This record gives sequence, C-alpha cells and structure tokens, in this order.
Amino acid sequence: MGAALALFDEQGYDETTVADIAARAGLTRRTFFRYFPDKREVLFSGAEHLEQVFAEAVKQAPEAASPMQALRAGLCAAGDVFAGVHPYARVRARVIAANPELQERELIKLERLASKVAEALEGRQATPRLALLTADIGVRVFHRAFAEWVANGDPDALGPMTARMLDELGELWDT
Amino acid sequence: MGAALALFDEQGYDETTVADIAARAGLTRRTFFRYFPDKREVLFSGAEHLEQVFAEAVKQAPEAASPMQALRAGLCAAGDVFAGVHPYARVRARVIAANPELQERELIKLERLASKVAEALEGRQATPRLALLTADIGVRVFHRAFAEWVANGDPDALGPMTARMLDELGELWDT
DNA sequence: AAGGTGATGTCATTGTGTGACGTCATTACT
DNA sequence: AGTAATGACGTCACACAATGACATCACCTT
Repeated sequence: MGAALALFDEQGYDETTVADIAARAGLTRRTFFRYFPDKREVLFSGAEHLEQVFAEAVKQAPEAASPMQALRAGLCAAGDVFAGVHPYARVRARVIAANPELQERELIKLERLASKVAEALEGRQATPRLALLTADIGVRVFHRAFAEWVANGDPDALGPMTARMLDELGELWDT
Repeated sequence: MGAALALFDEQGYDETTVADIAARAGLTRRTFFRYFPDKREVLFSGAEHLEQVFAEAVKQAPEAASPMQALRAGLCAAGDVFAGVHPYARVRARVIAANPELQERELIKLERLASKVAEALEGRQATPRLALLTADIGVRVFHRAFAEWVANGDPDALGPMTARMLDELGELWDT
C-alpha cells in the first residue's frame, strides 16, 4: 500500500494510525485489517514472492551443484527481484530503520525465507542440519548485501554484490 | 520474571494477560510496565549480559588473532553463559517457538548482539564491512547451535557445539 | 428478477501500552 | 527531630491495535 509508506515516511510510523492510512487510501480501519493482518505487514507484501523465487532457483540449480553453489544461484535470482525498485527500497529501508517494531518484522521475514530455502536445499542433497545452516547464512549474506545496496550500491547490481559478499565470507576461514 | 514464564508455559502466551502476570507476581499492571517496557521483554532479561560477555571475549582475544579466531573466542565465552540453565532454556525455547511475536523479539535481540560483536571486532583489525558480516554470521551460528543444544545437546557442551558448527560452515566453501 | 457471493462498512469489545497523579516509606539534610 | 527529596508502587483515564459479529451494497449467475 503506497498510502501507508508515504505516511510513514512523512510523519513517522508511530505517529501514523491505521485510521490515517485507511483514510488516505479511501477505506475503513476494518477494511484495512482485511487486507493486512496488522499494521506492520503493509511494508512486507512482496515477501512471499521473494521466497518463491529464491527457493525455486535453489531447486533448479544443476544436479551436480553443491549446496553452496545452489545457494549462490538462489542469491542471484533473489537479487534480480529488486531490479528497478532501488528508490522505493531506499524509502522503505529508511522507514524500517527508524522503528524497532518494523525491524522485528523484517527479521522474522528473513527467518521464513531461510526456512523455505532450507527446504529447497533438503530437496537436493543436503542433510537437514547443514541445509538449515547454509540457508540461514545465505539469507543473512543477502540481508547484509541488501543493506549495502540500499545505502550506496549500483541499483542494478544487487545480485553481484551479494555473490561477492558470499565469496568474501568464505575467505574469512583462510587465516 | 518466573511468574510470567510459568504462566506462558501453562496457558500460552496470548492467553496470558499482563494483568495475570502481575497478579501472580503480586504487582499491578502499571508496575509490571515499570520493570519491563512490554509484555515480551519478560523473556529476554539476560540479553545484555550475554552481549557483554560475548563482546568482551572478542576484545580480549590475542592481539594476533584473526577476526574469525576472535569470533570463536567470543562464541565459546557465550556458550559458558548458559552453563546450568539447560532446563530453563528448554521451557523458554518452547514458549518462544509457539509464538511469532516472541520469535521476532528474539531475532532483534540477536541483531543487537551482532552489532555489539561487530563493534568489538572493529576495535581490533577488521574493516567495518567485514566486522558486520563476521559478527552477523557468528551470531547466527550461535543461534543455530543454541537451537540444537536446546533440542538434544549435552547441557554442558554449548560452547563446543557452537565451535564445531563454525568449522562445518567454513567447510561448505570447499566444494 | 431472485438469490448467492464477495467486498466493504458499523459497532462493540478486549488487551497493550502510557501519561498524569497520588500515596507511602526510606533516605538525607539542616 | 523535623522536613524535604527520592523512589517504588498504586489508581485512574485514555489512545490505539486487533478482532468478532453483523449489516449493507454491488455484481454475477441462472
């Protein structure tokens, strides 16, 4: 809902009531809660799509690919999802950064994403233990790369930024 | 507050009101909110202590240690914090697992922990970029190892379990 | 045209979180 | 000792989120 994002950005999240959002969108409070289970959820409507793309790319990776290689494929696909929405992502990130409640919601979305990816990895060769670990770490790398991308990255290069960060992470063990 | 944990375990988190908790503890609703900023926070009172121990261990690691080695030191110290509380941790984990709101809070606590650890790593040799990444990944490894420890681990071996998982993660790049 | 179906609005209720304010006990200062 | 300051706790009142029950209206199907 664009109305909500605009209001959050203009006057802050806490200062914006659901009634405000509904009013600007030409709705009632009650109706708002039919579209979104709660106030925060407005900012996370694309989450399922991301989950789906990421997990699908992991599943579609070549048969011979290792978990890490499958993960990399997923990360690149996930990066593509955000093509063209860099400006929107900036505003959204600013709003979220300003509010702990929203950060909480963001984090649990990541957790859900990780569990979907773990599922996809299990559908290949990985043991549950390592699938969970690999997925979790992959998603966190995505999260950090996303933060850098929003802050100062090339709008069209989220995927590459993520892949690079994954490499850098692997090198941390070589000391 | 033990009263809260007991009630959450007996009747569920949502079914337990702040008034219930306060009553059992011999307090008022208003007083409860003087001790805890919100209802969830009851279950996260030890968080600052963990942050402090973890970060301190990272700072105290030998001068020559790499970021990864300093991280490992922090993880072991963090493991020691939970010596003797395995049974309590089980109940707590069960309550949290049953409620998304609590999971959200747990995740943001981890995020705070990661940022403290990142700070500690920056106090050594690491660049901000890699400090954030290393800390984040370290904390996630801790989180996953903790989950396994709660589910079926040796009550006295959280630290070793965590260290082992960190090794396994590093090996994922070797394929 | 009648009836069903879905989208939206109205109303009422519960519970969280917070501000304003009062009371009481303890400590500190003269 | 007497009194002022401080802090812990309670009472009251309120805004808002969230949700269930029910009404209304538009539109589609036959």
